[in-house]
Amino acid sequence: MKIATFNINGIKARLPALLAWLEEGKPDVAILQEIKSLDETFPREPIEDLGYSIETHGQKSFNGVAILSRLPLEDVTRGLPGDDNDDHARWIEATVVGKQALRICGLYLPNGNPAPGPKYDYKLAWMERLKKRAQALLESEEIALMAGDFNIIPQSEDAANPQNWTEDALFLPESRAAWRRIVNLGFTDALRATSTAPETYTFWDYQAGAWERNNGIRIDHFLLTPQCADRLITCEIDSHVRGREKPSDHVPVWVELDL
DNA sequence: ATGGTCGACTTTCGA
Repeated sequence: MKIATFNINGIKARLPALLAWLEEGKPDVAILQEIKSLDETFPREPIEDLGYSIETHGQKSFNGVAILSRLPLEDVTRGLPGDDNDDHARWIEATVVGKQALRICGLYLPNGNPAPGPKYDYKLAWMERLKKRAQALLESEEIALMAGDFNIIPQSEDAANPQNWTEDALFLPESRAAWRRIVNLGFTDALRATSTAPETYTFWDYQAGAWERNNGIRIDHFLLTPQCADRLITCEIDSHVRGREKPSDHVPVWVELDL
């Protein structure tokens, strides 16, 4: 089973690029971030025509996540538990019903800039809530994964120019420590577990020719429970998508699981 | 050395 995550940076602007990539990559499941769309204005038909069912958790203008699947989805839930006052659409879960059930959590973790400040406080508080959900996921002993735009550069090798990011919420020591506290509960970083490539970036800024200079960072991740990691075959990044017409600033990352 | 790009949706914010 092939499962992908892709921060599309606006479904309206990205629909042609998304359809082309779905037809080419044929993921069984695609987890999307930054749909920047209300549920009712999400362009369902052209995606459904490719054989996908769609579950969205959207809001006006910003954020928004979705799961596309060619296999049936069950038990869909929306919103990260732990704060009833949080109205950002950043979390969606569903169970993919194949030969074996796979629980999928799609997330768009807060950017957190500028740091310090209220946006950074929100990021760290959100990560504390994420850790609680992650712990529960492990305790369930399900075949499960969390994937999406984590807005975290885990280590220096995950940035072409780490010195550019030392003051940034994506790379501050406190951000990376919060990431490690989650991973160290018992998750496998799928890209790190399978890739030997030296430059494994998933985001290149639109500004200052970042793509042309390969000034990238790795911030889109797959975290697998042990039961899921036992099924991991490969994890790859579709970097070439960044060089196409009207690209997102992120590219798809995908795993192949023996399921 | 410095300024630079998108998307959504309005005059400006978020990334």
